[in-house]
Amino acid sequence: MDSKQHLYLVDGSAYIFRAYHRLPPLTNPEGTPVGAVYGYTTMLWKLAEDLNKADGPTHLAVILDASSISFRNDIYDQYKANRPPPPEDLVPQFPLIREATRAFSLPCIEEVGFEADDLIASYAREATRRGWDVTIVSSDKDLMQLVGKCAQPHDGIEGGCIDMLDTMKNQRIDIPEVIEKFGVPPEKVGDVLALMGDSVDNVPGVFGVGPKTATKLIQDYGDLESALAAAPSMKKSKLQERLIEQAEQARLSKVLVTLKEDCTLPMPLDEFRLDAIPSEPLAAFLGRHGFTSLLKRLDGGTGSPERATQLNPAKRVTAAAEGTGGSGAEGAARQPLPEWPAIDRTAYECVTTEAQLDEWIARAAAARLVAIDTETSALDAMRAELAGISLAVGPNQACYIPLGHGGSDMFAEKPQQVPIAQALARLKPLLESDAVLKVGQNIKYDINILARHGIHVAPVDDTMIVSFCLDAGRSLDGIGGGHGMDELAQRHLSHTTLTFKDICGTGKKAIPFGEVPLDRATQYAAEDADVTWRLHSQLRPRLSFEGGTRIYERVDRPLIPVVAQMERHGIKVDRDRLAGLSSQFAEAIGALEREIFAKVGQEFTIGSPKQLGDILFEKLGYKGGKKGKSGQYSTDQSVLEGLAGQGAEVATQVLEWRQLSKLRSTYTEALQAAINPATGRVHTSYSLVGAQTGRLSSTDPNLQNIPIRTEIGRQIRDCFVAEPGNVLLSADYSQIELRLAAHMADVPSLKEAFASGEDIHSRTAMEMFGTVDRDTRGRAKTINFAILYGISRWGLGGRLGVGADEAQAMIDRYFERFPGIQRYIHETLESVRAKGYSETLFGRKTWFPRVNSKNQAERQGSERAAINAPIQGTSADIIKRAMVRMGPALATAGLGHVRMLLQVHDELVFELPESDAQAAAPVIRQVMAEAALPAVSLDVPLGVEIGFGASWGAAH
DNA sequence: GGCCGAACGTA
DNA sequence: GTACGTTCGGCCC
Repeated sequence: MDSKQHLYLVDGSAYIFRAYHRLPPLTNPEGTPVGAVYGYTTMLWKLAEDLNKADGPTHLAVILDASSISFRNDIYDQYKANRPPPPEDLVPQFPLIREATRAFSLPCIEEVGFEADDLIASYAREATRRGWDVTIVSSDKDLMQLVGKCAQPHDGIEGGCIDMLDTMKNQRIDIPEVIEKFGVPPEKVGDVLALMGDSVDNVPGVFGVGPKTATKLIQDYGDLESALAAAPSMKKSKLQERLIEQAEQARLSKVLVTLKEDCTLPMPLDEFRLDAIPSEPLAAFLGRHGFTSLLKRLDGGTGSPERATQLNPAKRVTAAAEGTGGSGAEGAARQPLPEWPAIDRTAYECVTTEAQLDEWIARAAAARLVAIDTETSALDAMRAELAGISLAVGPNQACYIPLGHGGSDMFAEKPQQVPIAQALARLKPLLESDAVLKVGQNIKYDINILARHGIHVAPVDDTMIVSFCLDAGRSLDGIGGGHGMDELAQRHLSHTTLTFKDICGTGKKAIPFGEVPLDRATQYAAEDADVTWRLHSQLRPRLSFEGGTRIYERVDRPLIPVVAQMERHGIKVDRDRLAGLSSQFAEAIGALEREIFAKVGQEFTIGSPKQLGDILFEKLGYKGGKKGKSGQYSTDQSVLEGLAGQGAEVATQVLEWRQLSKLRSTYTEALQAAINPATGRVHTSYSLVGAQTGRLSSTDPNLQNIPIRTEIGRQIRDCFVAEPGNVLLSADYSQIELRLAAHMADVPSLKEAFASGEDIHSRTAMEMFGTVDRDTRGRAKTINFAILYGISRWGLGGRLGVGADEAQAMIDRYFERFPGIQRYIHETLESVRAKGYSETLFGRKTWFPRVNSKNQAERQGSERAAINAPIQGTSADIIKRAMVRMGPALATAGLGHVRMLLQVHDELVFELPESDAQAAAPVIRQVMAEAALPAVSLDVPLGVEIGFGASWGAAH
């Protein structure tokens, strides 16, 4: 399997100038100045250390300017004409840069007539087209035009994306950082540069226009041409005159700053492949120039590039290892606390006038980044009324904008507030501006609240999800492992937040947020935004240092608006049909009750396991009672089935009673109550951080556990229906976890079986028992699932109804037939014990702080979860990738009316016009089947089964 | 009213 | 044996 390729392009020429100015002068034993060369060498060293790490390079090349003359001089002869000559002690270092690059055995690319920037742009374009990711090692502002650029998917290849790395500041530059610097997204940086010009390169720009004005013009008018076109109608000013006068000059500047992306590539990309840095000629180079500390590390110290030679993993699961060793539980990386002022709730402002509001909007726009939080009357984003919005632009720089306070009591005075319609109209451009990043804690909620007011919040970052991508499962004794704001504030800021309960009370005495007095409301709401802002600056940088960028940027972050939209769509349920089922069930429950009471000879609460246990095992004296740790008899399904086997008819009736009660209370009744009166549909809420493995979870109501297994339960699925003229389409991955296990554990016979479409459990039965019938296939199926869940002899024995010894014999047999599985389990556990976390094929981490516990039960529990997590998590990654791609794929196919409604772990449910069903099915199938590509190329096909009909039940 | 365990629905 | 969420009874304050 190929792991994701990642090309690093080092902007050597720009680096050398910066290194020269930032580092002290230094000479080698021969007396040649080498300060800048030393800086350059340590930079390459650092990059080499990241070889094959998550987000580290797999391919690396240095790009240099061959000469000072380029094709731009043909366009504009004054280009770079004003450059002062380089300092004289820098001149002799230029050739040494090439020497240093060769010492690292790295390709060094330069081409007469082109600047390094153009070659970088051209290589980046070609690499992303192939699906590679690209990191440009530079801090050159011209190159920021390329950041965030992703190649379009084509021929089944998912395009790679470009980011930058500033090694001096040790900072990743992605879209938010570019927006922060320029106030516009990367694709408009060229327009800003064209207006402001560049005195060093002698790009003329428009005289009198600097970065501030240039940014403002592009923000206001969209792009350079629009700004120039609008100039005549601007109010009279020097600026207006100059824009008109120097329009051509601005256009010329645009051409000069635009990077040429179609240079002929002097060396093919594949030759940039890098597995390790050979120690020669590097050692000789280091010695000659007196770089002794590096030489020492190369000779035997740790962390030298040479260690990379041992890091030559076959799979990404291990490739992304951070060679830290030790238990990750204790190593929970904490950024040092920044030097921020302590949280001061008296510093917050309550915004009640339009002038104040405009002031805050301007501050947020200037900051390019604003933390937001909406306060509402309820937790359900589809019903809640907006009470107010808080903003934060820096530590303690936060405000609360009340919008829906007061009014429930006709006699009380309503506090002064900006009228909600006006306030939202003012806020809308800010919240929708692609130049301003909106940061939230669970921002999906705010997205949905504001979407109901016609505001489509984007782009966004979410501190809850950043935390999840970094720290899923990472809890220590006494410190919770959750991702809620109160917990994160405690963990990362050592701050105790005001809680909702503190402000609104709880239970019956609770008051809606809109009734909280403004001073209290401001303290609570603005603090939430302040804390969110602080958490964001604390947590987000950790993503790139800890290998979380890919899963966050490519999977979880893009999923936020997709899931938000699914929640807003909701799904229609047939209320009358549910009510009919409900009374049907109620009748049957009543009849069973009467029969049970008659048999037992008394009335009691059947739903109480305590009472039921006493009656069955004390009063009626049945055998087989086992007491649990609470001292109660167990009366669960297996126990009651055992009693039924002894001829206890009452046990069978209790089982039926339980099934019907469950279906009635949890489904037929609850689902009717969940219908939103405004939309007439049921809107679940998905948690993106609900399961440690990366799966989604669903609440209020949970639509991921609607019955299907029994005939009687299946009737509930028939109550989920499409609107008239539409159908529901269900698409599910078949056996995805077993397929992933076959791939990840590299089991040839299972892979062959999947490739040829064979029945996998029959194949397992044949391997295990030499024969296939109902019995052996059933046992094989149980064993297959046991493997996925982290096998134990007792667990398997219990499930198969055999002793632990016999179960162990079957496990041994299984490992013998499928040695890859045993190897996978062993290697996974070794890795989790050493690093503290497991990883999916896409790099999602799950932490297991108890995997080295001295408590056996605790440790073994962690081990089972750790075996399961990479498989379950990879499956979750795959369906999430499919969900992110689904909307664009359907739109491209002209299927814009297809709405994705539900996700049930390996299934997606859509609602679509009946006439689209035949056309939509192949598109959906393809997106799902190819969702792992190109980041991961699986050895097994992903099967997708599709059906559609008037109801969810009929679609299966 | 709040919390916990038992039981049970799904993948 | 994995991963969840909801309901209920029972018990606490």
